[in-house]
Formats: sequence, structure tokens, C-alpha cells
Amino acid sequence: MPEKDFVSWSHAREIWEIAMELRHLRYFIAVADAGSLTVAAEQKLHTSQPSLSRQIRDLEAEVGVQLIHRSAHGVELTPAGKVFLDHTRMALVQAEAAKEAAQRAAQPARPSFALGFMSGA
Amino acid sequence: MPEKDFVSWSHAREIWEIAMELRHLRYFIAVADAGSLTVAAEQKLHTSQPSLSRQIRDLEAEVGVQLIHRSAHGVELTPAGKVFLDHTRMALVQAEAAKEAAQRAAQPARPSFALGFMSGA
DNA sequence: ATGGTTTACGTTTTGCGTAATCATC
DNA sequence: GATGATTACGCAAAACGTAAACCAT
Repeated sequence: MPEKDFVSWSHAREIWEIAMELRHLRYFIAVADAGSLTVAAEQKLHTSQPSLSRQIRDLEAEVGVQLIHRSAHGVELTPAGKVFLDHTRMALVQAEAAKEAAQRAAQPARPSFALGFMSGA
Repeated sequence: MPEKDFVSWSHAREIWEIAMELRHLRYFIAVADAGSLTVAAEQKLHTSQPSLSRQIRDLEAEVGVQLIHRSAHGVELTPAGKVFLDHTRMALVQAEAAKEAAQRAAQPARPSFALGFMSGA
């Protein structure tokens, strides 16, 4: 039976309707860390700038908020972008934790340790 | 400058190398809730069973663990699958929270004209 | 025989890379 | 003029849908 009362959603949108993908979040984190689309693409993600530029643009369209400010020197996070970055990191960590927890659970002998964290205010 | 000491990773794998996507997690949650690939596909995800079957299979390959046990009555979560489900839900919630936090941060402190979507005080 | 999952295959979407363009300092 | 982001476009990979096959009850 479906137990879905573990958390309450802020809005009515169902989780199946989220268009955002982890790839977008990874790209955004790389850009934020590098401060530049160019170096993030080439040195971190091993992809091309145009690809990365488009993914970031798609992400901003999905969120509906401008996350970075483009300039000639590189990119700079907007206030909304900084907030988004923090949550984004946690989401990635959670996804990776899910994978590792499943792998750990599949091997019965290992004691499980919790990789816990708090969700922001 | 990259601030990345907010959490320590369990393994050396970089986050850019994660092949898992939120779509896989959404699909998995739907299957777990429905207890069946067929009804999850048709009634929740509005897609086809073969598509869903392949996505779940891909997810299991990525995680490296069998997450569901197929039977004639439907599907049943393996112990690893149950653990994975919990973390997966949190990851989805985090991702959605990131989006909403960014939208909230983009709103000025005092909205002069309310195109509000929430019935607040 | 029925309910449910998987395989096969053709179609369509979409992400990606190269090259060219625009903008800012 | 040089650095960096965007647009245009062709290609390749992957997701999707339909149909057929398989498996257990």
C-alpha cells in the first residue's frame, strides 16, 4: 500500500512533473565552483561551452529564476542562485547517499552508518 | 573560490560522474508506490510499461543492486530497494526545495503588487 | 487463460560538438 | 583586440510507443 505521508509538499505539483534533472544540478554546481562557463565545461565537466550554456539556460527556465549573472569576466551567482546552490548540493548528496545506502543494504554484513544532514529553513 | 568542505564524500567518485537522473528516481518511486510496473506507468507516469521497465532496469544497473523483485502479481521492493526508496524521496524533496527556495529568494522583500499563489496572512 | 513483465524494433526527441556570431572590457 | 557567452546546425545517442513474446499463477 502506498505510504506517502512522510512529508508534505509545499505546492500541489506532483513530483512526476519535475523537469529538472540531476545533470542540470551537476552542471550548475560546476559553474558556480568555477565561476565561468568556459572553465567549468572544459576543466570540470569535459564538455563544450555551448552545451553547458544551454543546460544552464534550460535550468533557469525550469526554475523560473535567473541563477547566474553573465559578464565578460565570467559568471556570478545571483542571490537566488546562491540559495539554489546550497539546496542543490544537498540534493546531489542525497542522491549519492541513496545509491550507497542501497549498495550497503545489499551486503548484509556491513553495519550501516547514517549520512545525515538537515534541510534548510 | 570553491567552498566544498560542507560535507565529506564517502567515496572518491566525483559528483559529475553520477549517471543517475531524477527521472529514474521519479520512476522508481512511482513503481514502489503502485507496486506494479503496469499501473505505475499507465496511471501515474502516463507512459508505457516497456519504457518504464527499461528505465528501472537501467537504474538497477547504475546502482549495481537489485531494487525490486518481479513476480506475476506485480513487483515487490527488495530490502535494498526499501532503503533506496527512502533516500530517493529525500533527494526529490531536496531538489524541489531547491527550486522553491530559489523562487522565494528571487522575490523582493515586500511585493508591491501581489500576484500571489499562496493564501498567506 | 489471465495478469504482468520483458524483448524487439522503428520513430522521435534531445543532448552534444563544431563553427560562427555577439557582447563587453 | 581578446576573452567569454550565445546562436545555428548537423549528428549521435537515448527515450518513447507499439507489437509480440515470455513467465507464473
